[in-house]
Amino acid sequence: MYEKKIPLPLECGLMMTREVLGGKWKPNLLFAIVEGINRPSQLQRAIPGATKRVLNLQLRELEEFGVIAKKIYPQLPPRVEYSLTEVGQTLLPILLQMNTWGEQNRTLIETVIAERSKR
Amino acid sequence: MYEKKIPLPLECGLMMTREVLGGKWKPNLLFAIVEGINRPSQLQRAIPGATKRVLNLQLRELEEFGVIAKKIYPQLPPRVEYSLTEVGQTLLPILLQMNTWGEQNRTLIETVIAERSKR
DNA sequence: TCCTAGGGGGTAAATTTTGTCCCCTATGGC
DNA sequence: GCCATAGGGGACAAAATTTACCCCCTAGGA
Repeated sequence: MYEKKIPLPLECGLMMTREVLGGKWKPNLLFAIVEGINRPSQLQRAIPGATKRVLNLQLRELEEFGVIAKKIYPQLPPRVEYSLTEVGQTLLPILLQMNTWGEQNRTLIETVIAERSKR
Repeated sequence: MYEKKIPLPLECGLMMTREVLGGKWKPNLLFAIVEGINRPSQLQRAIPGATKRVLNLQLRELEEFGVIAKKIYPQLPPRVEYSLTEVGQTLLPILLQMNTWGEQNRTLIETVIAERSKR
C-alpha cells in the first residue's frame, strides 16, 4: 500500500466518503458486486478498462474499510466471492444517486469534455 | 488545464459524476458556496488546507461543467461571487448524503486509516 | 514607500493513483 | 510440454493531480 505523506483533512464527512469511494473503479466495483458480479475474474471481464492489478488493489481497500467482504472457498481452482457488508449496503443510495445524476447530465458533461479537448 | 492522455471510460453515470465531483476540494467548495461562503477569499479561509491556486483551478472546472456560476462585479478592489446553478442544485442531495454517510461512519474510517498508517 | 485586501496565474516539484510487465500455485485438456 | 482458467502479487513506469513558490494587477491607508 502507498503511504500517504500529506495528512488527510477529515474534519468533514465529505472527505471521509471520498476516502472510501475515491478510487477510480471503486464505485463500479461496488455496483457490479451488488448485481451479482462478485468473483474476481467476472469483475475483470465486467470492467475491461481496468487491469486486474488495479481492481485487486481497490477491492482490498474496499475490504479494509469494511465495505465489502471477501469469501475464499478452499478449493482448487480457488474460488473467491465478494459481497457487500451491511455498511456497504448503506453506500448504495449514494451510488445510485450518483449514477442517476450522471446519466441525466450525460449530454452536458460530454459536451464540456469535448470542448475541453479542443483546446 | 491538464490534458488527459487516457480517454475516460464514461459509459456509466458513475464515471460522469466522478468527473464533475472528482477534485479533492470540489465537494467542500460546493458545500461552502451553498452556505453562503461564496467569495474566493472567503473560500480560501474556509478551506485552509488548500492553496488558493488549487481552489481557483477547481472552481474553474466546476464552472466549466456549469455547476457553479461566477459573477464578477466590475469594482476596485474586484469582487467575485460564486453561486450554484440549477444543475449545481441537483448535486446537493448527493453531497448531503455523502456528508451524512461520512459522519455516520467516522469512527470506522478513522480506525482503518489509523491501522493503515501503523504498517 | 510599504503593507493590506482582493483578484489572478505560470512553472516546476511532490504526491497519489493507475497501468505495464512479469512471476507464482495448481488443475485439467490436448 | 504448452495452454487455459482460477486465484494471487511485486517492481517499476507513467499519468494525473495537488502543492509550493513565485509573480502580476489596482486601490487605499499609515
